[in-house]
Amino acid sequence: MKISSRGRYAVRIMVDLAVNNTGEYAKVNQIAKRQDISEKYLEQIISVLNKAGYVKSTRGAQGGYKLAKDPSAYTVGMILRLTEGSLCPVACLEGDVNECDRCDTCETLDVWKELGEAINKVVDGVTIAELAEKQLARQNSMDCLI
Amino acid sequence: MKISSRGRYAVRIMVDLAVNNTGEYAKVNQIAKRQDISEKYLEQIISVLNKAGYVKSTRGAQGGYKLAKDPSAYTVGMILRLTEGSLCPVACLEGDVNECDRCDTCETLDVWKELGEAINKVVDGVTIAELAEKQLARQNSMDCLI
DNA sequence: TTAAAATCCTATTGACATACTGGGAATTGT
DNA sequence: ACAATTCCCAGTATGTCAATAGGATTTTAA
Repeated sequence: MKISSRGRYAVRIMVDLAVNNTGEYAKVNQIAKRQDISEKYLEQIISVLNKAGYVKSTRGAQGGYKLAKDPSAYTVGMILRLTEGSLCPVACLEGDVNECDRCDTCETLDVWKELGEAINKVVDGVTIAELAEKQLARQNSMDCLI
Repeated sequence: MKISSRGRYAVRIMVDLAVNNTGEYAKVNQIAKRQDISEKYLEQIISVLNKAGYVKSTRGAQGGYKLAKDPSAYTVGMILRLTEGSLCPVACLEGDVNECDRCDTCETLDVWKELGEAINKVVDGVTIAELAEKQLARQNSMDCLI
């Protein structure tokens, strides 16, 4: 029951792009430095975000990535489902078909269903915009101290 | 973000012991048959429950396992934490020490914290007794149809 | 006392996922 | 042309999961 690095990094990348949005395309090495993630690994993860259309890219010199939409259009749940796969805590609940033949009489299934709903509620209730704002607020308050 | 078979089986084993409690010790091969789990694998899992004191055992002929306490004393969360380890969705939140050095300025940490609390709330809010009752109720309603 | 029935304990295995690293090919701006 | 980029694919080390297997130990009962 852990969220993988891939998923966590993906969220951080999205927030990073939101926070450091200048209108320009951000380069992988910049994001990697800011987020302290290996360039090569970050490249793989952002490529998933790119294929899903969550970020857009341009190649070549002065290329890079930027968010495709407003940060408020992305929930943490969207990012996690993309990079982690389903957040459903058991396979039995996924898809239309029941995996195992015990499902009909499985009392524990109700718990997993409830758990899945609770998880979704949290991750779908937080947007990248909210996280970005929080970071900007902190950065500003830090500036005041100088 | 999946609950492992080990964890799911452990919960089912506890519920099975609650439902089929006759005062006698239940044997591994009986539980295995009822729950459709390999005897050998079940043995390993129930041994963890045993070492934690959730079930008690007697060895030798006529031996077996039974719940150590009333089914209402066990939550699904207890069983899962025992067999799966922490249900905390990220390592950063575990223990007293902060794992990574970004924790101080990590906005995403709040999301994981919220997520962890939501997960705990669900799994700690359901007892083995409740699941066992549910199954008994279903079994009784089935009997009426005969 | 012996045999059978159980739990207990530890080792091994195959499959799979994770978290990377590395080497180029393709594309684009200057 | 050339440098800066993204893009794409391959490989690798490590670990976990889900079992399977074999035998040691303990207890009851014939």
